[in-house]
Amino acid sequence: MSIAKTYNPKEAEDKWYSYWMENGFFRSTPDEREPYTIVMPPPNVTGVLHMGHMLNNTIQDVLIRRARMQGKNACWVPGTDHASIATEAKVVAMLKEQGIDKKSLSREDFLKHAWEWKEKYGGIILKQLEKLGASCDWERTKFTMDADLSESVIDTFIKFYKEGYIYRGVRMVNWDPQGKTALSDEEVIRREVNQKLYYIRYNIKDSNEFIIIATTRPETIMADAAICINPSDERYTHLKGKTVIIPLINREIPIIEDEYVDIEFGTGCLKVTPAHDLNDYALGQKHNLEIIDLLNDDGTLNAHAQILVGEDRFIARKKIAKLLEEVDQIEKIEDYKSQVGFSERTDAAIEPKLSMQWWCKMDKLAQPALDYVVSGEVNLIPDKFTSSYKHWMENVKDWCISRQLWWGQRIPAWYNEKNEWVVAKTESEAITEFESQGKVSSNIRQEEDVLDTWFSSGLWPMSVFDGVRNPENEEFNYYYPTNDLVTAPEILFFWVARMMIMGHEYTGKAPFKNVYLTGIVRDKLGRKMSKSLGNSPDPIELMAQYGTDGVRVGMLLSSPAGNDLMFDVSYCEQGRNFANKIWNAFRLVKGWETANTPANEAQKTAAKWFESKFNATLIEIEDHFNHYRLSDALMSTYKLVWDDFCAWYLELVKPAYQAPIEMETFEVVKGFFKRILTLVHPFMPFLSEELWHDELFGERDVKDCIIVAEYPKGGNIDQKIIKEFTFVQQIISEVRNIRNTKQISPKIALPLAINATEIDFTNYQESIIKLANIEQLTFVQEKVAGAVSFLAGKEECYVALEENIDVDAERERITKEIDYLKGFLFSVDKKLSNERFVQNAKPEIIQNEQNKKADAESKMKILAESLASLS
RNA sequence: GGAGAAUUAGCUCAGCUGGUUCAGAGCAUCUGCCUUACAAGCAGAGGGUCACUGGUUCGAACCCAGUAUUCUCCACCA
Repeated sequence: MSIAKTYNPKEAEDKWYSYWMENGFFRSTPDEREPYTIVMPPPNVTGVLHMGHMLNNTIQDVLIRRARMQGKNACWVPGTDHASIATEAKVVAMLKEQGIDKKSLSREDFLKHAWEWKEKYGGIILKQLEKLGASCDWERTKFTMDADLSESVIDTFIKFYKEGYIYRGVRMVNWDPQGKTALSDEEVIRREVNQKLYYIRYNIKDSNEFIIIATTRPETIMADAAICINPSDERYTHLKGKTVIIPLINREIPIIEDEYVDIEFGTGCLKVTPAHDLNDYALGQKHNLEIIDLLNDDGTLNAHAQILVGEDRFIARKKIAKLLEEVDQIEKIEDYKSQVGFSERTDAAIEPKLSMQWWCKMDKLAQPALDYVVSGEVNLIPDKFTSSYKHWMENVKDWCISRQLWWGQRIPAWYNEKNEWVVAKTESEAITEFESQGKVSSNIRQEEDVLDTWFSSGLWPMSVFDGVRNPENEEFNYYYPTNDLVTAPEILFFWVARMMIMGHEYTGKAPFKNVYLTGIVRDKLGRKMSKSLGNSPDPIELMAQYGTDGVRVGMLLSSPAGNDLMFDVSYCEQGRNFANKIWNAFRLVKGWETANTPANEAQKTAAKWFESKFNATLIEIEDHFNHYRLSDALMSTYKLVWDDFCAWYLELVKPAYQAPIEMETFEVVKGFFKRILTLVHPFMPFLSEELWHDELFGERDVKDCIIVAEYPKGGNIDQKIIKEFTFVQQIISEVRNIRNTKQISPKIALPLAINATEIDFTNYQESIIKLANIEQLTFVQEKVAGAVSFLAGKEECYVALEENIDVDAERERITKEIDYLKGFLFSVDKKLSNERFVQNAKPEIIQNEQNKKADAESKMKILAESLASLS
């Protein structure tokens, strides 16, 4: 036999992926079938495949392949996200390496470089997804900055503006001094940081007294507008209405009073710096304080600081502290831990900064998106995310949507010479608009800022089908709303919520029905896998090592929805072994010669059993899929294949060495095998396709591929056979166990006698003889003396060994079993004799207890007789 | 500081509205096997005071309260 002993994934993978592509199996066009749509969460163009993508896209591929096989019109839309900040940062870094400073470039030239970069590297991650076997419709591949998608974004901005959701205003924003752009709250990650708390003395004007404030940011004292105390703080009553002098620069500022100040914290005195702190800003507004912004966009001190101009904020902090010490204005310095915000994209410490930005009003927009989830129109899976989603949506704040970047959709607002502005799609429309408002319309210029990336991602499920610009188009009406969204919980608010908001605004419908939130892939130590930690295996290498199917199985086996997954390569090993198991089952069947003899009863019964077992498992699998328990669905499949099919069914029908198999049985086996392959296909697409095309399973047309083969449908389940067969299995196991404990070689056939009282073993006896290696199977009505006995159900079985049995050991074993049953019966009796139990418990439960009792009693009777016959 | 979740075999997890089994699976472990598909395998076995303490109930891994530990999300305390 020339078939390899192990499955070789490499060949099969390349071969079948290009075969599927060539024959257009991933392609989707609207027709009469039921649609099944998934839009891929677009990875960043800057990205390379990591374990998270791997998990995510494996899940999507399993869902889409299964739907395709179920005869649905499966459409999986791939694409990438322009990720403005991350990409712009990357391009800036690349230019820097070439000695080009971004500042020296015009917007147009910079964008030219950026697009070049995108063309060169933007497709890498999608190519990697092909390796994973992703069966997306590549002809639909979209990029969030494609012309049509960008236009959708601009149209949406204008629509939202006209509807009054978008406004422009000066607010405190999260400023990223490295990316030099504003960020939304969601793009800021807070981390606890070890800091110093500086206690600084401010002298009271015309007095020898001073007041001490505590701050972590001494570099901002030059921007102080006031000192604030709590009005009910008796320590400072005498200072009310006085003014203090800011150290080093000697500017005079008032002492104000506000309940906001916590008397307990620090010194109970607060310096108010409206330009550099969110709360201070609010206080400043309330008390009408001057706003002094002493920072440049890059985080260095500007002229307003008066001293240390041009120094970076962190260097300035240390220097100021030193200067203050020199003039003896520092009372003390304490170690202190506090939360500091960092930019999600650049990891720079966020600076609260006052600036003019574009905003999207969220309260009204959020309501329907909240309702979708609360009403269950959109399911979050697992359900536990619903509460945090609710909490977030009920407390949304306005969304800062402008970014001071070039890479992205430029905001369609226009300014005239007087800095008046209008919102319009084109320059000429803007001119018209200015004129209609009776304003100057010459020399107008477009807003420099671009929109937040998530503004375009929010449109993704619609814009990929051109549903924003052209809502009546056939594709959009057919494929939208989509069915399932598979994504990471981290972007539930960033993205998922905003898709619902935008979907609702345009269509009045949620963009999807189910949101499957995957867990985070962690290493064995529970740390998130990341490039920076270096604890993540390279998925491409994993696939090379274990085969794509093996890795897919490995990922899925351990990832219940929403639970983090502690990844370990041993899972991939298990996946690879499973692939190999199937491969070898194929090798077995492939090697059989056939004979034109009819199947015997044992084989027919085995087939009936497996048929029933298959159908029962199918129901189980369906149920798992319906609840998005993919790992359980896979495990059920795994056991069906490994245990039921290979370990039992194939062993039952396997012909003796070099003997042929009956044609009839051969056909049945092949039929089962094919159905197993279809069941396995969504998880292991390559192996299943490879085997599907083997001549063993007959001639195939070009398009007769498993990827579009019919997914198994349910069928008859013979509960009686399933039940009887469990006893057969038990008998076989018991005999094997006896062999094992008595150190008898499996080659030595043993005699077995069964006292059958309930089951008709006619159709099973051959199977028992074969799998338990029985020399002679007899049916008896009475005890067999001197034999080892065991119970299978109520059937007592005897194995007579050549050597004399160890009577004491047997007695002990039986006594132990009787003792167990006694205890068991005792507890059942206790229940049944409890009046309250009999009164309160449901009838079927009482019946059950009675059955248990009867069962245990008859077993005990048999055992007692055995015990008696021993002596 | 607020909210949510988790805690079941060495590991990763099931256990659906409390009532078939003094709790199941996969992996790992142990024992015996290179048995003519597969040692990436076969056969068999062992392994758990269901975090802790109380409570509700005829009955609790499951419900309630508290404690401990862990995780996640949210929040402006200088």
